[in-house]
Amino acid sequence: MNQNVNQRLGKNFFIRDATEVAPALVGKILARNFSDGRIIRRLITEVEIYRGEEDEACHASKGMTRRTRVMYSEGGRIYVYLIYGMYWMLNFVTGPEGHPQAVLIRGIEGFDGPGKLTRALEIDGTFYGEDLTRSERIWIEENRRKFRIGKGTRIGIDYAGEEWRSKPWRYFLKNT
DNA sequence: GTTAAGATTCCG
DNA sequence: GGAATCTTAACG
Repeated sequence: MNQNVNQRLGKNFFIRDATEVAPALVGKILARNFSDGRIIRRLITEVEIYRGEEDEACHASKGMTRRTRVMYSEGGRIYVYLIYGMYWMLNFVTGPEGHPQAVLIRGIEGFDGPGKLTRALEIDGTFYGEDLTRSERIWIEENRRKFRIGKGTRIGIDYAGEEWRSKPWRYFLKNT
């Protein structure tokens, strides 16, 4: 059966471990419904995993704080934070409740860079904790098309130890 | 209360 | 290479 409407991804997609969710997110569609009614849909092109209190690159390595609290919730919520006083970073919480993990959205079609895409999508602190599976202003849609996906090390985390710096926890769309 | 540093981007 | 710009976390 052909259907023109893409299916919104639900809780079952996000409550899996970040190592499963991250590669699965690449090639999916990020939908944003602006306050004026415009809706834009863009392919997710690049993501990174931040997983557990052991991960020295993950904000949760400092334990549960006001900022990291949402990462401890059940997968499907949004974790956003401000970096360098000017860029909002968009993350999707994954995994079961009680285990802090999230996937950083580093790029979408047309906007390469985590700070650039949030500016384009008008994502800010008000999205902290938003439920991706229920929100009316942001959600993820299934994509029947399949893609070649590459992987590599995470960007901008030189402060973390070798074990964590070298994890192949960045995934991206390969040019076809 | 003070301070150093940051999952970035842009400019010179 | 360095600034912009401000929140967070660490220390006191």
